[in-house]
Amino acid sequence: MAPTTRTAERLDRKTALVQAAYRAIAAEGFEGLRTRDVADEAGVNVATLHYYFPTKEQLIRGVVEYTMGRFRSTLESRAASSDQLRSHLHAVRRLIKNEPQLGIVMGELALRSARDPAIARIMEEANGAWHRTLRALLKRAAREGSVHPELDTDDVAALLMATLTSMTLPTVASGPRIDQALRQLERWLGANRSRPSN
Amino acid sequence: MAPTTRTAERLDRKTALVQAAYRAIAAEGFEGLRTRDVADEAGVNVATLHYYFPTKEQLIRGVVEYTMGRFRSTLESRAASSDQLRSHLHAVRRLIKNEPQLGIVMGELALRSARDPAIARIMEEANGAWHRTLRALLKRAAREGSVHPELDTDDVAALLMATLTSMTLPTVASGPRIDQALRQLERWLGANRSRPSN
DNA sequence: TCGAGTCAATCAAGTGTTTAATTGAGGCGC
DNA sequence: GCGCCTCAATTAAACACTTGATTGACTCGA
Repeated sequence: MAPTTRTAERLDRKTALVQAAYRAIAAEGFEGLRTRDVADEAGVNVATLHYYFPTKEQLIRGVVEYTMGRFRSTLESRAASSDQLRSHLHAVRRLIKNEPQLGIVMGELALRSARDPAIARIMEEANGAWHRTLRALLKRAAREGSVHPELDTDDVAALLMATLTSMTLPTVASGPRIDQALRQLERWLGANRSRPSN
Repeated sequence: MAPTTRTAERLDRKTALVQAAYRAIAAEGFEGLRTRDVADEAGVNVATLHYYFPTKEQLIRGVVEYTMGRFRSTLESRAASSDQLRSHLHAVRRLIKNEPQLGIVMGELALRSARDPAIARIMEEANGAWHRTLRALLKRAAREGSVHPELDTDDVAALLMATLTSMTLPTVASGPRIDQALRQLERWLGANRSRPSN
């Protein structure tokens, strides 16, 4: 149990620090991210933080991984529902609603990706995967008749991503507007019994 | 001419400082906003910056006004085009493409609005105005037959806003995805000759 | 004993803001 | 015009505090 305990503790410390940094970014943005505060919230000394993360930059990288992992795991948890596409949309909306921190941190990361190629790469990758997932869900829905079969899945997937992503911008997402947008999206998607142009 | 010159100079200095701060935020985010750098770029001493803007916070408020003004003026410049709705969509896309700084700064402001009620209020207001503008354009387009007359203008306007807003997130907006999303939006909007569900 | 883990104390480089002094244009009596 | 004053504008140099990172000693389980 000895090495296991050590390793477990080590992992705990690391993840505790990453989660503390994650919460700090959610609360104050990168602008307000302070190593001291993160260490305090994790209940350790600043030097201990630097023991696990030699630089602040590496701590941030840890937050990036943690954040994207959290997002990815939600995308991958496919409900066994009959209409996977809609359940996906609702899952993302629910995720951001229940855990606003995730939306905020992803927004911060998205903005930071403009000045940080490493973050940009990771987010491009995640977005690519998300786009492929959505496209697959759309194709399947088209096959099963729950959306119009002649939709351009690439374009619709991009539109879905854009709409869902806008939820990371607090002011835009606040109020009823996001729900309105999603409702309209579902209306258009569900136009399988009439004859939309395409 | 004396007081006028003074006032003009004063305004020039102030706007020079605000624009320098605006560029700094676009380049480095709020994270990298330094009063010294702003003063340097405006070609004045730090103390001069504080002469015009007693605190950094007030300088930021200046940037907020400047930024929203810039965005608003684009919204209001209505093309005399026959299809004002589409020209509006294209105008916004062109604006963000031609002046990426504006998109970035608005993204930064949107995120900051989560922790700054003053910014939140201003952006809520701007978003409200934008929503009303879009709704009016949609109604007019419906009347003139360039979009389906039974669209829920509130919901569609919200969807348009969400899609356009997502352009402020670099990683999402990069590549062809934004154009794909807009294309799909126009396809669905333009379904006026067939019979979409609504 | 040995070394991974932890911390109090410390450092150098910032960082927003202030202070004291300087400059130069405009007003005014003469 | 000329000396004198005022005052907005500007600056160099601090001031007080913050912040990422380091150091050296201490702990404690193996």
